Amino acid sequence: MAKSRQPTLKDIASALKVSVSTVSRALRDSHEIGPETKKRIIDLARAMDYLPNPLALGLLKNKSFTVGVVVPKIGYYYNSLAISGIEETLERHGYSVMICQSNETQEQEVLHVKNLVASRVDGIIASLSEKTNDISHFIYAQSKGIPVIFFDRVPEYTNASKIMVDNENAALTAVEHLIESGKRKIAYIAGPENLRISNIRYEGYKKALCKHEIPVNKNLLIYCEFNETMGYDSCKSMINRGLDFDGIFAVNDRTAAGALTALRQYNIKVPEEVAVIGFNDESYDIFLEPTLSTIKQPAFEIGKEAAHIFLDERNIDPEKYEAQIRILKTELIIRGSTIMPRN
Amino acid sequence: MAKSRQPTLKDIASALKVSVSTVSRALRDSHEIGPETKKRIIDLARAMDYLPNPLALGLLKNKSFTVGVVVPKIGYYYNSLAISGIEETLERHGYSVMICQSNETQEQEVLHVKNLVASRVDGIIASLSEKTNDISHFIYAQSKGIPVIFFDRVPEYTNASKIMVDNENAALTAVEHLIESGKRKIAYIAGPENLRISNIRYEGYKKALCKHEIPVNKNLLIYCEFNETMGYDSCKSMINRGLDFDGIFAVNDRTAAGALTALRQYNIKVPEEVAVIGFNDESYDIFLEPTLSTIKQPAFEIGKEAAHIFLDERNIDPEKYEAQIRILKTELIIRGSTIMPRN
DNA sequence: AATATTTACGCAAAGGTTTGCGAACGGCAA
DNA sequence: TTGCCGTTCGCAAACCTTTGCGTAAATATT
Repeated sequence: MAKSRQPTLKDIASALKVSVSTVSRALRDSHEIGPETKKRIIDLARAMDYLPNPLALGLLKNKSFTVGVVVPKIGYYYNSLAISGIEETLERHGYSVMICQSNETQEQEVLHVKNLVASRVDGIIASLSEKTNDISHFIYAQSKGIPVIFFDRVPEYTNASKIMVDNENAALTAVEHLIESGKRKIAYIAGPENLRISNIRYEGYKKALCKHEIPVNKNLLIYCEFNETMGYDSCKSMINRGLDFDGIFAVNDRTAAGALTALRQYNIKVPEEVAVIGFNDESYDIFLEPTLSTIKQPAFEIGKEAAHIFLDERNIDPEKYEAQIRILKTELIIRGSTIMPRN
Repeated sequence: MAKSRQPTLKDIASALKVSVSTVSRALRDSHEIGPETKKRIIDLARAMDYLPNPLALGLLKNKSFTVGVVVPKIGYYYNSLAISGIEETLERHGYSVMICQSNETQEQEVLHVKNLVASRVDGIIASLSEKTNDISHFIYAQSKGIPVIFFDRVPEYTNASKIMVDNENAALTAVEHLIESGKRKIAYIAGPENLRISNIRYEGYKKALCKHEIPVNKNLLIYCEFNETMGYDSCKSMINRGLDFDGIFAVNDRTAAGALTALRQYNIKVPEEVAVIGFNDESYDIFLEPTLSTIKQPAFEIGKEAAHIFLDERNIDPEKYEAQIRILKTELIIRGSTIMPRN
């Protein structure tokens, strides 16, 4: 660890007996510097392995060239894909990305947003925690002039840009797929009752039933907290309560996977007796037995779009700010849990 | 988006007709400031919602209060857990964390490390990409005075601290578990041939066989690239080549999951005919059929330890620097893929 | 009463960079 | 020769904060 202070403009300047400003301009390839001087400066800078100090630049420009990303958990495959999309786009434009996890709690989300504001991030891209019912921390960030963009789990708040999939339609597609597979008693294992996305998908669920003239049965709506065994527990209790169902639409793949385990335990054939479809296209869906049908969200693209919205909004006049809403398409992925094996 | 410039010390100072230094000292609770003045300053600062500018501070102290974390993919459950551990520890000490993905390529890893150096991070915590065979970019970071700590996938390089599990012993434990379940023809589905961790686990594999006086059969060592279907493809080809095996030790759970799928497709009973054990304790292991036995790494703790090593090393004299090596314990998790159902 | 100490604050530099402005110099046309 | 312009560079301010040092007034000490 040969600790050697990073070279600065001043170091180059004094070595070459020119002024700091000349060095700065030369490295920015200004026309104001003679070609001869410029070359000497550039060569030495390269030799000394000069790197501009972003802190100094940030201080000067009042920017940090950093954007904060707040997600419930980076462990969710969906989030990790979205983050990849955000990073790829933003790094191309010289931004660094600071990732924070709310761990599905409002307290941590608030804490992180405040930290990001204190860190002078140039923007915040966020997906709400499961528990978040108040977004004043984001409004606070906006009040400090920091653009806030929501993706996936977005609030109702209209004064911030959002990007997501058409959850209602996606749910409709999923449920319709079950119906078209001949199922009519379809249960919906939802997430927590206050999670907006959970309820929006319920709307799609109802629309699908309605479209095919199937009455909505409130008993088939199951709320549950997000945790490891939610899908398993919910499904098990449905079976134990003697609920009559032949299809399950789960709010996400993790829930669906748990349901598959429960069904298997009770020797209920999937998809013959009960078909199952999830949401998110998790990486392990293809390893499940049977493989899990699902709705694939273009998570990577959502991340990219969110980043682009930030890039758009970063320099605009707050006067003429208008929140954007972008909706991306989902894709129905049909696998073993809904398709009947040929015979 | 009411854009209002963030208040500075100067704003407070001029509002109160005191000097900037007085404000600074008051907010740092210096004894040099009279209690009366101090109160007025603190009150106004709170009212104006003053937040110190970390860029200015960083410039002054020549620190960024940021550490970079470089991992192959945040989508790997193991990595996401380790990151959580790192974040939790570092945030408590006032550091922000900048996460980068190498996506298992050396080029991106190099790029990110250079960016982190340019960003003046105070430290780098990294797990190598699958393809990395040259770590000069990390040595470069060290040469700039940035401490580098490796975790999980560590290089042979001895001049940097490392933290990992005892992979050899863990592999030995896993394989021994298969042997004790009555298996003797155990295949090892390894990762890429140049991945160090892959080979170290092979050593453990051999030791286990040796310990139980089972000859090592080179045909049962299968190398494969890391990708979605590696486990599936490898296992399938093993079956097709008529390889005689009754146990599989896979380098990770993803590979093991693929193997399970292949075995199921060929109607080979798990664990009766072939027992399978993986590595990592991925979140979906419990959803597999049968549930997957595995080695659990204390990923969160590894992250925490890595962060602590950074905290230790951040201010030490480069002269008396000595790389640390910490080894954490793994845990054997026995599930359906190795345990015989009672009968 | 004269001196020493303490208290409470301000000045200014430092950290690295960009940039408006001024200045020196050469060359050119009138 | 004078005036003008273009080229090439330096000066200094600005961004925000911390901190060593200086200083004035107030208090304490002899």
